[in-house]
Amino acid sequence: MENLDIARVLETLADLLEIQGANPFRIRAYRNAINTIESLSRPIAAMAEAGEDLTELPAIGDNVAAHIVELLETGHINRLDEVTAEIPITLVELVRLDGVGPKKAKKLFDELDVKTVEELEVQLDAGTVEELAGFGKKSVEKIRRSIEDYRKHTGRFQIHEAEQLIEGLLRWVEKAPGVEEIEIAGSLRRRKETIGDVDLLARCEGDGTPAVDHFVAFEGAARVLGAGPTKGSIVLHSGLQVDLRVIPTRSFGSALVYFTGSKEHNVVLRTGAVRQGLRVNEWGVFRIPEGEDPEALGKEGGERLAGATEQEVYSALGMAWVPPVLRENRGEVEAAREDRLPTLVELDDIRGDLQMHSTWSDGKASIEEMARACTKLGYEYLALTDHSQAMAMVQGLTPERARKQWEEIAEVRERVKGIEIFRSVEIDILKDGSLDMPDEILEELDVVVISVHSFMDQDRGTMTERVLRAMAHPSVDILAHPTGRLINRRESFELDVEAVLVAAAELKVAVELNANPNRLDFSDVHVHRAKELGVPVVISTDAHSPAGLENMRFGVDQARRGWLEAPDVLNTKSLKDFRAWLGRRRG
DNA sequence: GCCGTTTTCGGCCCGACTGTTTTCAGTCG
Repeated sequence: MENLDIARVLETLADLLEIQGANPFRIRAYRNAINTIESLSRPIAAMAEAGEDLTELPAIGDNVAAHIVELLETGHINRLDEVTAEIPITLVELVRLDGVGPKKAKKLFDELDVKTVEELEVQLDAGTVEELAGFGKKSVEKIRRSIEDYRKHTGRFQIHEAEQLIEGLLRWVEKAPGVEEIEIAGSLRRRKETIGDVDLLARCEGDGTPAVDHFVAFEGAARVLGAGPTKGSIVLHSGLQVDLRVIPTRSFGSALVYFTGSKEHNVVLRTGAVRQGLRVNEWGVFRIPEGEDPEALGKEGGERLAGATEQEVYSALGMAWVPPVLRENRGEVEAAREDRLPTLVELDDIRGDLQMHSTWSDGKASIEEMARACTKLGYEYLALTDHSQAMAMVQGLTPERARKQWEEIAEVRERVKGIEIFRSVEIDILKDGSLDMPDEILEELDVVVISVHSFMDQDRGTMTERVLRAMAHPSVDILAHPTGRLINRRESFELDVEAVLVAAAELKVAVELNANPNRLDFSDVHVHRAKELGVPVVISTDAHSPAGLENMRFGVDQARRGWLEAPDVLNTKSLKDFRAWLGRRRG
């Protein structure tokens, strides 16, 4: 069972307990534990099996540890069974609706026996919901729209989609009256692979009403959810929600921290602040005088220590500025306090791209066009990785065609100077773990990239054996898009990632972080684990056109989220050093 | 339910907005 599976079960338990009206601090404790599990780079199942004490993990105590062990051993949690005997498990889907929280879900169940979204719809039509205390005409309308959205858009937006969807809006908001600066906050600033909604901050002195009014008048807004003096909220036609907050200069930094999140990061910042007699909110960092009641002082009461910039906010809290990509409560706060944050890899560090396709298989551009595009990006090298013959539908390379391609590569090398073009193939890992190319070709390739494209429904054991066998071939350099996931479209196939990484360390095989925003495979947590185990990570675009090469930045962002530094990333090496790495087995 | 530079018990982040309210509960981020 994967960490995310365990997290999901515990999340259901937390949601149900919350609906039951359990102690809110207990609920928070569960959610903190869930965050730990989701962020953990090692499989918790393996830790449990090795007899490690799970309560050593932050936010995991005796209770949750016992739940986890029980879940791993028996496949279910007794406590969850008890709860579902009292309230139906399907109530968790009601809580996912915008405007319906645990209290309202409980009320709907108690009063109207509503257990599912479908049953809620029936009651909405019957007019019974409107009659309930605490509900009214407006909340019924809001719930109706939420159900519509829920049906239309259950998932989150991918990062590149969100970027594109707000392009026009950004240009529009910049022209808002009184606005001096616009910043993107939220998960988009943290560069998460998927985005729930977009948070924008506008720096603006005085009354924010004109700015908000301008914002909600955007022609691309399908719906206006709210508009006040400091906040406006719209939904674009795509279903993407965008919030705008108007913030004065003196508070812009603290608001940026606050709205960038993550929520978990903010909670840790504030908890630490309280201990130092400080209060942190979106308006600044304040020292609360001895014996004073912060409530009575108001939101900007006490002595103002910081607020205008993020740097001064973190500094007032006694720590280094934390890059947004790290703000997930995965140890970054402690690292910032002790001044040992990583020096994260940057786009400029990248010296080459080690996966791309040409018209020899399913690419849209010639080898020469791809090579020239790479020189424009300032790269020192590239690997041309057209598919192998198992990918017949895209005219994958047979051994014969591979040799022919090498002739063309030789010609292009003559015409395009200043960049090394490595002969490579993205070789299919066949059903049984053998490679889709004979050894004599493998030996003549400069870079051997392997990946799974077929029989993705194999069970975990079979798939893991298959990948391990392929990696063990002595010619292999890089395992590409290791889990095969397509974000929002296809789950990862079953694979023991930990076993693959341990083997990669031993075999000196690199793993890919595929920079295509549809894949971003490995994930942030996986590449973090690779780093821990000393497995080199390659960030490749898998480009099928010159434009596709631009996706490198998404991969770098994901690598940064996984705490990678330039030395952890193989394609930050100079051509000379990368060549040396390719010869690693020969010494 | 978790945790400890004040604590093994008693705390646990903070504010805005909305809608249904007549002083506030619920939801959200």
